[in-house]
Amino acid sequence: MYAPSTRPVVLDPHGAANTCAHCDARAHSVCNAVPDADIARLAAIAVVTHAEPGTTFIQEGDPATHFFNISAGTVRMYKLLPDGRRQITGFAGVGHFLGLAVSDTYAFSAEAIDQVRFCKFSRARVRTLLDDYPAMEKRLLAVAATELVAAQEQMLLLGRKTARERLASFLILQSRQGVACNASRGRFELPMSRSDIADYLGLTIETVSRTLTKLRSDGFIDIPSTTEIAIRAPAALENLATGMA
Amino acid sequence: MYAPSTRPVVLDPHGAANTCAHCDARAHSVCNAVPDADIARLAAIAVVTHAEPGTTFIQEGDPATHFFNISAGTVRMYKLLPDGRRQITGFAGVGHFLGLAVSDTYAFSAEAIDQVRFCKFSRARVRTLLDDYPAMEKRLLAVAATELVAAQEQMLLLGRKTARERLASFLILQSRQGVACNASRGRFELPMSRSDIADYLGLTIETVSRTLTKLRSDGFIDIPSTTEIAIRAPAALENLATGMA
DNA sequence: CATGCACCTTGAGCCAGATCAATGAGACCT
DNA sequence: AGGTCTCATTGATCTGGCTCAAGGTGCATG
Repeated sequence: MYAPSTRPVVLDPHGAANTCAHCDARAHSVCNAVPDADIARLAAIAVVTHAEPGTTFIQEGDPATHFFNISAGTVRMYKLLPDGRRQITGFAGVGHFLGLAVSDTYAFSAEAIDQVRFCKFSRARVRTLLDDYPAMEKRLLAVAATELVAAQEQMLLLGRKTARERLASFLILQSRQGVACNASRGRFELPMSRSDIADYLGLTIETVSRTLTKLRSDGFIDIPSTTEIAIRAPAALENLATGMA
Repeated sequence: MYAPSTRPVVLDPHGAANTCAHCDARAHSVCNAVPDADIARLAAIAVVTHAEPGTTFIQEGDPATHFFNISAGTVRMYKLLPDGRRQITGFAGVGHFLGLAVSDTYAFSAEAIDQVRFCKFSRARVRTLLDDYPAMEKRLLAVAATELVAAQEQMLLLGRKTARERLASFLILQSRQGVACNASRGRFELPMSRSDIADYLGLTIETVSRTLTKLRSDGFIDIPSTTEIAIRAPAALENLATGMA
């Protein structure tokens, strides 16, 4: 069973009534805007789906038919140039909402990094739902605004920061997002590969690897394993991230 | 009268009833979501303001008290690093809406490039207005989604494109935005300086200048004056912008 | 427990774009 | 008309991160 699947597996094509009521991700997501009493309406249009590592479940340029809400795992969103150069525009974890766009095609692709579970919602159905739940619309606006701020921060990183500053910024961001999941202070998992990190930070794999090694030898971080990081000097790393070093 | 003004000039502190009804920018902006009959309500909370070239009217980190709608001129939005490195995150023209953020402080600064006119709206008042005009909320969501897509495109540019590709992409974008304003086909004004272009594209002034010169000598563009560009070979430039050259 | 494979690290040399340094071209003033 | 100021162009040199090239490492498989 190791042949790469090209299609995500649909587990629950018609949505059990309590799909949403018991969803772990609901507390962190836009779905929260729908009150308990009406949660069945949301569940009715949700299609719970799994995606194996490496599976592309949103393809840039395809007709934008659905919204997505991640309930487990981590996703990479990216854009490609015709010659294959890739820019990862963000990583989406539990509770993250994907597919906001006015255009009728997706503006980016999305792939499962690890084992991913998500809910699919038909755009047309969500639109009618939104009319009844203005709170959800407000929530979506808040999500979009938050993402916009993050995107502007990333532009600053990509346009003006050095490799060292980029890695410092990235590690701080990841440590904040991972903090809820992991016990030991300042230590966290990196679900993505060096190649993903490079394409997110506008660098090459080699520069990412070299820079991480240097940050370790300079005492800013520990690298217990390839996929784990521990921050030794948070304040110093923070300064590094904003160029104050 | 050449001393730089540090504060924008408020022209119409309490908003004449027909301020919005006759606004040139309304057709291109979110204000359009308020129907004619109710336009006075919008006008009542609008404060029309002018900003001289170079004036900063939004300061990153300041309490986010207002929304802004540009009705004339061009604005640069940017973020700074402590040591002064600047990333311009976008240019805002007529009809552009600024100030979307969940945070209670502005995430970026904004400066008038040329003579700018804009309407200021108190956030608190807009919030109550939004409850009565869900169409306006939808419009805001659409604006945010559009900006998000543009931001992702810019990340691809900053992270993965060469200087030549960046300039080609930038010129195509500017030509599209300027097309409505200017008569002769493929020709348009650049309201911003080389320094602004450099900080928008993650390059230096010198590289911008050299690359523009090279694009001219290669026959892609003409540069009738420092602030004007004419695209000679749109298709070839388009290919260049996406790395297919 | 070797073998293969995918991913990561490290080294050596190179190059696109940065930096440093004049010079040129307008715009406005006296 | 000359002076000054700001911004753009052009040239010479330097360098951070890329490219090319070898290993190293961990894990799954036969």
